[in-house]
Amino acid sequence: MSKPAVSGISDQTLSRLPYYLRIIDEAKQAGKEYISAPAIAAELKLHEIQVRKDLAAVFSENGIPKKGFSVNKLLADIKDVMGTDKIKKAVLVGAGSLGSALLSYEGFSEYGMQIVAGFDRSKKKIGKTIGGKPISSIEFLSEFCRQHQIKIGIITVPADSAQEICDLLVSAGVLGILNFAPLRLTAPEQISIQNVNMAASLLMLSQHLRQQLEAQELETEKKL
Amino acid sequence: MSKPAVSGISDQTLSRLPYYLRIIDEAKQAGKEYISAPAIAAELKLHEIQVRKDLAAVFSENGIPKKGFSVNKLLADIKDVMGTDKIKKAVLVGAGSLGSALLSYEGFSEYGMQIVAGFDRSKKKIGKTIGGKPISSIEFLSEFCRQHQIKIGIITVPADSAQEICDLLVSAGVLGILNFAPLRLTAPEQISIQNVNMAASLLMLSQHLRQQLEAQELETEKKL
DNA sequence: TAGATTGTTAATCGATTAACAATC
DNA sequence: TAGATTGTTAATCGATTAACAATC
Repeated sequence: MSKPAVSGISDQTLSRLPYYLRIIDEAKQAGKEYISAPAIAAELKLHEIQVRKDLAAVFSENGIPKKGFSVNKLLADIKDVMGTDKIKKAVLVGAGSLGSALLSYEGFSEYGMQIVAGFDRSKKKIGKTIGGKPISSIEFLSEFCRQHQIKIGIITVPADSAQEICDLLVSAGVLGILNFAPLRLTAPEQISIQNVNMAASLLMLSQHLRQQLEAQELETEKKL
Repeated sequence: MSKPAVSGISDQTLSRLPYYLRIIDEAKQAGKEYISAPAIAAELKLHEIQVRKDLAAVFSENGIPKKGFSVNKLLADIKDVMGTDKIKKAVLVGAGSLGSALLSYEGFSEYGMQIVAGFDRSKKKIGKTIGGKPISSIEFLSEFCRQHQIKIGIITVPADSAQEICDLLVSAGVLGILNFAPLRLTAPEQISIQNVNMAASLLMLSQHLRQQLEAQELETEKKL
C-alpha cells in the first residue's frame, strides 16, 4: 500500500505469489510471527535469493536481519498485490465441456474472480444453469457486460470464433481476457490477454515422459 | 523422426507448438503446399526469427529459401513431437469441482491424453460416474495404476493432501504428474511434474487490469 | 560479540532479437 | 538475375544466481 511498487512486479514473481501465500499462511497458523527467506525457499525448493527478491518486490517494509519477515505484514501485502480482497466479476463465453467445467469450478474466488454469467450460441445450452450460473445467448453479451460493468471475459469457445468473441467483449468494455482457445487473440494494446494453455503443459509433460521412458528402455537393454 | 532432436526442444518452444499446429493446419486446409516463417509470424504476432528457430527445432528437414516449409512435412513433424498420435492414459485424483471439470473435459485427447478413471476419498463421490469415467476409492489407486500401466497422474486434491497423493502415484509407477494444487510437489528426479496454475494467470490478468484501470482514472482526472 | 539473514550490486544463463551470408 | 526467405552466428535482454557488505 505504501509503495508505488505495483507495476514493478514481474509476471514470474507474480506467478510464485500463490505458493508464498500458502507457506506464509501455514506459518501464521503455526503461530509464527516471523518467517525467513531460507525457510520459505527450503519449503518450496526455490533458491533463497529468489525468494528474497520476490518478497522485496511485494513487501512494503524491510525484512529484519536474523529474524526474517513479519508474517502478518507479508500476508497483508501479498494479498493486497494479489487483489484477493476485492472480487472481480467475469463472464464466460462458450459453455462447452471446458466452459461448463470452469463455470462449476469454485476455486476462482480464492484468487479474486467470480464468474457471474455464461454465454453460448447453442440453443441447447441457452436457458440452462451450469454451476449455478445462467447461460444466455451471445446476443445479450454486450448489453450484459455494459450493464454489470464487467471487466473480465473468459473465452472457452472453439478457436474459429474466439477472435470474434474477443472483439465483442472488447467493444463491450471488457479490459482483461482469459483465453483458453488455442490461438493468439488480437486486441487493442490496453487490453490484457492471458492465454491459458493446458495443451502446453500436457506437451511438456509428455515430452519429459517420453525421454524418461526412453531412458528406462536403455537401462533395460543394458541389463539384458 | 529422422532427427535425434526430441530432447533439445525448450519448454518455450514446446508451448508454442499448438499455435503453429493450428496455423499450419489452416494452410493445409487452404490447399497450400508451403508456408513461410514470416507468414506464420504475422498470423501469430510473433517474431519471424523466433518462428524460424522454433521450426528448426522440430523440423526434420530444412526449409526452402523463398518458398518456406513443406506444410505436410511440418505437420507430420510437429504432430510427431507432440505425440498426438499415441494417446496416453491418465488417472485423476480428487473429484472436486476442478477435478469433475477436467473429467468432463474432452479436449485432452486432442493433445494425446485420455483420463481413464477418477479417484476420490469421499463416499459421496465413490461409485459415481463423471464425464463417463468411474470414480473409485483412493484405496484402489495403486493397484489400478499398476494394472493399467498408467504413467500419468492428474492431481486435483486440496493442497493438504497433494503430496501424499503424489507419493502414492509415484510408488505406483506413474512418471508424469499434472499438478493443479497450489504447491510444489516433491518427487524423485526422474518424475516430471507440471504445475498448472490458473491462479498465476488470474493474478497476471488482474495485475494488468488494475494498472489499466488506474491509467483510465488518471485520464479521467486530467479531463476534469 | 558472533552468526544468521537481510538488501544490493555484479555475474551467469537462457531465450529472444538482430545481423548477415547462403540459396532457391 | 534479383529478391524473398532460409540457417547461422552475434548482440541484447530479462531473469536467475552469486558475492558481499550491512545489520539486528
